[in-house]
Amino acid sequence: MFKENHTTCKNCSCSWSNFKNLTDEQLDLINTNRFPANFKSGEIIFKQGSPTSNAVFLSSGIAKIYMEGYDGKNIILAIVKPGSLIAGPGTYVDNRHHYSLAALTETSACFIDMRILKELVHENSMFAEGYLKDLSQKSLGTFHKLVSFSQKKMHGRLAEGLIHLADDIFNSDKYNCHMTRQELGEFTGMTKESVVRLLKEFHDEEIIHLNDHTIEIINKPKLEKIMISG
Amino acid sequence: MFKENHTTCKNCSCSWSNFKNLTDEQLDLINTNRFPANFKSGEIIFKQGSPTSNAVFLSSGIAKIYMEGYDGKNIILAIVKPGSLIAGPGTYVDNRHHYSLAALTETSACFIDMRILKELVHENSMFAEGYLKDLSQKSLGTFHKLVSFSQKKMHGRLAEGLIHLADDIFNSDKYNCHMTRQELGEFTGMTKESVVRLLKEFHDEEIIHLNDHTIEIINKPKLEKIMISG
DNA sequence: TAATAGTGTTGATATATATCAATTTTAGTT
DNA sequence: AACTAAAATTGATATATATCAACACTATTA
Repeated sequence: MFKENHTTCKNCSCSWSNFKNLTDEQLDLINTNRFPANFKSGEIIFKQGSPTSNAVFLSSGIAKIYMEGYDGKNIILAIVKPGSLIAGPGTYVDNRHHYSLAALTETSACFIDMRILKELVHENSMFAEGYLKDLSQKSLGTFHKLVSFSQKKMHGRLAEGLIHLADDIFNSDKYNCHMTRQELGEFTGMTKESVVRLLKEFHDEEIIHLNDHTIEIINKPKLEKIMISG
Repeated sequence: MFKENHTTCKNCSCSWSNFKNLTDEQLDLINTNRFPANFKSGEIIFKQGSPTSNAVFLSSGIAKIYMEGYDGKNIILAIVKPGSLIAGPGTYVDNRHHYSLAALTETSACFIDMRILKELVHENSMFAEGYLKDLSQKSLGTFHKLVSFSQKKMHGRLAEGLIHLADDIFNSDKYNCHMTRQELGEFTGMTKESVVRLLKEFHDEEIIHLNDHTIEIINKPKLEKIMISG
């Protein structure tokens, strides 16, 4: 089912902040070399191990970036929202994706030839700097996650995850996270059973409201306290 | 005790691979704007939270990059060897270091004004690309660590750490790691007591030889097996 | 409509690992 | 050489969290 999502990159309301550093011609170059595609919930957009021939620009929907770990266990590195350009760091290392990207909702994305982006990095130093900025930002996010995973207990990690989704992804204290308990576990570093038990605990203590995949934070100060101390 | 380590960057035998992308004048610019300094084992080179006014080039010695986590618990992100440029990702985000750097042995380093490096990123697109490459590589390392920390058990993590030190840092199966048990724990995500017990276990099973801070891997296939399965 | 597979839930149990406390060893300092 | 402080070691115990197993609930498909 092919669906045209927007005619040009220029009009795309949710364009990557770094695209602002491009000239009109440069943006045009991307515009003529992009391949839009639509994905249904659950579909894989690109797969760990595959060549990084294209970067993916997410124009609508929510997706998960995840690594396939040992014996089938995944770890969700990040949830991405529209306006993100996902160009795996493997691009500049071994031309392989080191993580997979999959849609959590109906999603529309554009594939952009990585060679074009690399060319633009060479031609436009502001764009290169923006790219560095983007990569740095993501890098810091991973550091944070590493500390959180290795030093916080489940309660703290779940609280942190829920707050992060509210503040940085959905911009609301009530949101449909579009993740199964299993995925919430992969996101916060615990088993699905533990997610169920903790969510129930938070619910019983009136910190959150639960309705299937919809989470509403009703006592944020308390949740923040758990995030910090736990 | 000031000690002159080498007269110019050009002659510095262990220069950062990305410096090769600079012209002679550009390298000169760095050369005239660097501040060499020497550190004793244990001394902090820069501190988490401080401004990223300078990047640090490690010209000799071994150092640790570590994050200060919750209630005084650290996590060692990486061990760095001569030839590395350490410019925290905070440089392009909030101008703050998000981790600390401390010497594990006598160390000589050069401080390089970050403004110069940023300028060079603008002037020289090959340098910018090299910078992106470096950052990407480090990013992948962190991803790997995240998976390892969240999915492997202690045995596997310790085995992985020991092999990484042998293969990527010291280039020998026998090395002085210059880390206390506490630090080895911060490096592999466990307590110092666990490090002691596991090292003894590996020793008893004749996988490694131990002599204070010197570790010799004597049964690498077995250690690799533990790294993969554990 | 039945059937199957995925998801959520609950409770019982196992286990990896941290914590605590005590002791020994090592290294650095007066 | 004596003294201190830090590091290493060891054993006993606590605890967080995973694992396992059973069952309920959707939701899709045959």
